[in-house]
Amino acid sequence: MNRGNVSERRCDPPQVGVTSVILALEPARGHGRRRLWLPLVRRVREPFLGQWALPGGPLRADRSLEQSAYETLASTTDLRPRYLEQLYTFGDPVRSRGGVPMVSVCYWALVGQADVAQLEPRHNVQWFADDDLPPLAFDHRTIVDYALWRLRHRMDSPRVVRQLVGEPFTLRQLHALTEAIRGERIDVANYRRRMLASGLLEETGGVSREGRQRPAALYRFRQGTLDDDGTSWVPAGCEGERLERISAAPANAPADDALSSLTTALLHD
Amino acid sequence: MNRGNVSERRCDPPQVGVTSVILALEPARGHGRRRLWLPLVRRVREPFLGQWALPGGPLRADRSLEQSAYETLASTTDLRPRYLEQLYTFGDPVRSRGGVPMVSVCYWALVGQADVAQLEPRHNVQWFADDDLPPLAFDHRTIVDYALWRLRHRMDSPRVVRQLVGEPFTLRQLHALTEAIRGERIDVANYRRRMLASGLLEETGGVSREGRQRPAALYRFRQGTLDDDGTSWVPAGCEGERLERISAAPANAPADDALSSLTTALLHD
DNA sequence: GCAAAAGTGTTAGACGTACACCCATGG
DNA sequence: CCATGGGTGTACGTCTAACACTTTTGC
Repeated sequence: MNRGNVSERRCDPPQVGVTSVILALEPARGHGRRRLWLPLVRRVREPFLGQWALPGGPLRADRSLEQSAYETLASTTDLRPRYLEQLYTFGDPVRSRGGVPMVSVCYWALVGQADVAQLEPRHNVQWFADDDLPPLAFDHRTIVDYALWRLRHRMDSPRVVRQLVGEPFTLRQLHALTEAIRGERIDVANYRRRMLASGLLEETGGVSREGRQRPAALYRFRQGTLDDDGTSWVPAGCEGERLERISAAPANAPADDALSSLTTALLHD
Repeated sequence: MNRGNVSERRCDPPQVGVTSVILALEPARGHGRRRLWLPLVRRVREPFLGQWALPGGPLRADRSLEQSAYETLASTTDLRPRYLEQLYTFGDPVRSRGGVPMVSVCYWALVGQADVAQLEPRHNVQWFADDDLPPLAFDHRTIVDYALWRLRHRMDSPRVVRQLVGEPFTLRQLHALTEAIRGERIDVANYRRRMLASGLLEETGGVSREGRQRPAALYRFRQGTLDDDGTSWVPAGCEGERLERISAAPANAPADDALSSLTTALLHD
């Protein structure tokens, strides 16, 4: 395909792929602690035939990295996340043992509880809890570990929590989710006060009647409060897209023609 | 990167390159504020012939991304930084207008004042202050902006400051550097107390006699206090390399008291 | 009424900030 | 002896962890 070459395969120029880690909050079952969940796809070809792997695919030359990640995700898992962010790029030669060198640009996506609930069960796609993963193909376990590490250590919670919780929510749900992410106990009373004082939430007016105790007020995140707060960044040229993550960045180029189709696709969902 | 051949068709599979942003503290000149500095190389071929650009080159199939970044850096600028970290991967098709699609994995490097001072002036390489950059080739301005943004917003200072300051240092130097990074005034007295209380510094015993006032004590960072503290992360398989950043952070780092105290120590005021 | 969760109050300490102050030195 | 930066003291506001407490519901 690219320039007839007599050299070995491992000296070919590296191929580029896009891989995604999709995270969600495990649906509530009874009253146990809720964990983090992620979907894996079963491989249908060699190598690692039959093993579980992260959704991914090759990078198309006419697509941005983010577009490729989004499209690959949608086609393999039917998920259309509103939050997508570049994680890390893996390119060590040892990851493709003997094969063509492969550089994988990895993204992570966050989806809310509601979106997960609406999913049709799909052949060759299955969800696993973060502490109960099967053996993964390639170095995908490393990638998952990094996504979880980043979720817990480097990410600023409000933005992430917002994506994972799904609206509307009770303060207790938000609290449980934050505990799941942080992996530690958080005083409910103080958490409630902090969140309310932050000004990020607004009451929907509704109440949640579950169980036999006092109903809890429902909240949502206020529009715009998480935009342009300096915690996120997007390369110039991507501003046209309306994934939630995208905030401000050095604003210049408006939506490029090449991007407009995706732009509308993302907008109407 | 920058080996793109403009005559190729834009539907070829994307090429992969590695690009680096090298940051250092501008040498003291008189008593003005010190700024951040970075080296640029003048392009010797089309496109953007004669313009300034970031050092970079193609990814070799038998090298890891980090190795490639390091080697490219060393060969173009003679710098051998002890700190190298992946920044972001740029892959938008519009970045190579008309040329072959190019994916650039960007790294940043931090070098101490001493290392900069030892450099031989080199043809086609020149240092520029962060607030006085010339027009850059490709989208390299975006990359530099991101590096600076990340330096100021997302990076935990201690590790970064350590690389940039060079040892030994006076508390005032450390203070000046932190102000340069943060871009705002920081109370010297409180800064001093926080740094000393953090337990990350140790006195060398020496003093610095510059100017006509009381000599300042010299410090260095204590060994090990910044290792494996959960703030950094390295993909498995890279642990063998000897760059400073590389510690060994399999994703299960427990409590990091030393780190959090230091992070707050450096970040606030 | 009772259990369970929603929601409120209160306190003690940790920590950041501002700024006044003393100390050591070279000129 | 004084200008300059090195280095210390201190008082005050803010944030937060800890936990006791009241309220509202279903059964």
